[in-house]
Amino acid sequence: MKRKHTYKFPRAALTVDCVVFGLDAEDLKVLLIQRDIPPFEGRWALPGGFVRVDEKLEDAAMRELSEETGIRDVFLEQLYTFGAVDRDPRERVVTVAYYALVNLQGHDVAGATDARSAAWFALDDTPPLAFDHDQILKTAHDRLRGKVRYQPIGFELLPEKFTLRQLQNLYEKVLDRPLDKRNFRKKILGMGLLEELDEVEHDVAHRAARLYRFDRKKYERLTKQGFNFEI
Amino acid sequence: MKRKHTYKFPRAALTVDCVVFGLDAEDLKVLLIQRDIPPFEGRWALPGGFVRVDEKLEDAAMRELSEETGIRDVFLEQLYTFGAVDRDPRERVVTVAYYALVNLQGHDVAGATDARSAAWFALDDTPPLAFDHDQILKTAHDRLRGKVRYQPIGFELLPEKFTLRQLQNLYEKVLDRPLDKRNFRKKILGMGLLEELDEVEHDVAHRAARLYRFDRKKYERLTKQGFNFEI
DNA sequence: CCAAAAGTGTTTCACGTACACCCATGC
DNA sequence: GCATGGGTGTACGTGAAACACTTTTGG
Repeated sequence: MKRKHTYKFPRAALTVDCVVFGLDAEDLKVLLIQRDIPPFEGRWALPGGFVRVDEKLEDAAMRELSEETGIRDVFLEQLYTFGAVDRDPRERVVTVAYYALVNLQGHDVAGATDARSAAWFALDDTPPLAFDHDQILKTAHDRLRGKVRYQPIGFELLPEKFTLRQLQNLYEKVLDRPLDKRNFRKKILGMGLLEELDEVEHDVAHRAARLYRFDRKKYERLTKQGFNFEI
Repeated sequence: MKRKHTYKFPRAALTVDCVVFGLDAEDLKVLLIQRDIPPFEGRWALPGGFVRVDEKLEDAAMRELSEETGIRDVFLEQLYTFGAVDRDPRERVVTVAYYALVNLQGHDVAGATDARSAAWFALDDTPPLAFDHDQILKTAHDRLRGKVRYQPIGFELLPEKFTLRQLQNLYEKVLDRPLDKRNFRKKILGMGLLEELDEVEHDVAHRAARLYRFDRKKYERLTKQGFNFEI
């Protein structure tokens, strides 16, 4: 039996929730888990759970992500804190939402490594979610769309080595508009942040494209000198 | 004596803190209050306090702001949630930080209407703050500097009717760099978001400048059509 | 040899930037 | 009439946008 914990005033419970984005050849996707307990039993929801009292928020988000989906070592950033009084039917629960970007080429698209069923959904084809998770997902999508243009976070969605076509495809999917190939290449190469590798892609039924790698060190150096990334 | 509230697992306390920015003729300022109880008794801190269990986060921030500084009906937006385990020496406290923008021409610069001493400090001349409030203040300042360029939130720092010189001064203070007068006017007037009034400023020892008003309705209409504000 | 995607430059136009003088007003 | 800030236009350069063909490779 657990110890009891008593306070002078009632306290909200504190949780974290994670919006995990991934990109495959067709779509921008989000990772959802199916709830196996009430409330909203059987419904799809964002991975997440309670914050321990001796654990910082980001650690809690990482831990829940790892426990529920098997995902670890990914880009994770705080999104927003949702605190509507009735967002959880049981009691007052405030949730700190995070969003994560993972490389879908690496991880298995079919599902995650955990007991609960987890699956990737195209962003424009998600089922109705538990709690206020639809709202959280929309907030995360808006944030991603806004942020990808002026911070080099898009690379988190690609494997370490990627082609310019993959990179352009990423921006087209996230921004939801077509980009001009020549202008895109001119701009992105003009920034000098991509390392051109002596390597090409494999197993394609046409001319193989050259591979590049994002030079994070150089980006950080330039940023200190006032450089601003922008697509 | 209060009722006791008991939970199966220990819970963090939840607070809100507000970074209130104001602009006067000289500087960008922040509103601080002096703590009259431990911990950090006597130190300056951001206004803030505990979230009630039946109150949403933004309401809590508004309420604390009003109680501690007399300020109400201002622009208020969530900033970030700070959850380091030892940020409060007493126990685990997670705080949802907000930032507010107020028009200093209206409010009294000397202080606020409350019992506790409150005062405006120039941003580059703040005392060491309680808890992790220096970090929160820095985060808020960074957010303001970033956001003012592509969202028309700067107007919240000015009175309803303002001169173009005041507006330019605002951007120069927030962005911390000089702007060219003619280019600034060309750009801001070119957006067509300022309503030119048949009125000029008063009590100046030189030619009086024309007054303008920000046309929020028009901004919202244009935004829906894909317009992007940018300075 | 055909299908598929890789890779490559130039022109045009809009916008950002740099820059200096006359005007209106209060004292 | 003088001091103070208000108000105005143009020239130049940079960067965004539009646009089509040749090359390489696998099958």
